[in-house]
Amino acid sequence: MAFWLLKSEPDVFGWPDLVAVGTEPWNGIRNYQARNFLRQMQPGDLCFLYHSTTQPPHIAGVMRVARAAYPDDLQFEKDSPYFDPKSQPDNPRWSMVDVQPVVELRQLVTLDDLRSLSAWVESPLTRRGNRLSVMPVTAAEFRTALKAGGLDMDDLTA
DNA sequence: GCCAACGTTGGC
DNA sequence: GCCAACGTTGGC
Repeated sequence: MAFWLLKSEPDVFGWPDLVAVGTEPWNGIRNYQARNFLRQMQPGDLCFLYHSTTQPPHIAGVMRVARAAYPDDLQFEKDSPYFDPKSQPDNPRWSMVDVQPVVELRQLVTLDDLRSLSAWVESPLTRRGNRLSVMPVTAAEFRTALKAGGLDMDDLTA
């Protein structure tokens, strides 16, 4: 099983929205590096939901990958801001996965909190100027952030 | 294929 | 609201 972090602006889509819908297609990713990570995700992988552009930015909860990568339908919808006229239906350029909520963190884990964890010093998230919206998380990063959020791995299987 | 201009992300 | 970082676009 692998671990990931997905960014979202909570004004657009946040943890309460995920809980409300139950299953969410993680669409609209239009960056090749992020897309390639999406394509590596497998059902059962765990993802942090990171709220960006909030004060402070933070991890809100843990999600599970419910469906591996499949074509992002918005790339073919002309009225969508995510429409990509260069993408061919027989060879879709952009992918999405489905995610479901697992558990909300007991305490928010802020970006500053993460920077205080030695396991996170190598993460793209804590580096200046980082814009990657989908990124891998190591087992140590996952475990330490979960602990900072007041949970441990047993809370994810209960 | 280079690189300047431009647009976007996202912390501050 | 500012601006650093950085990916993308398009002229050449």
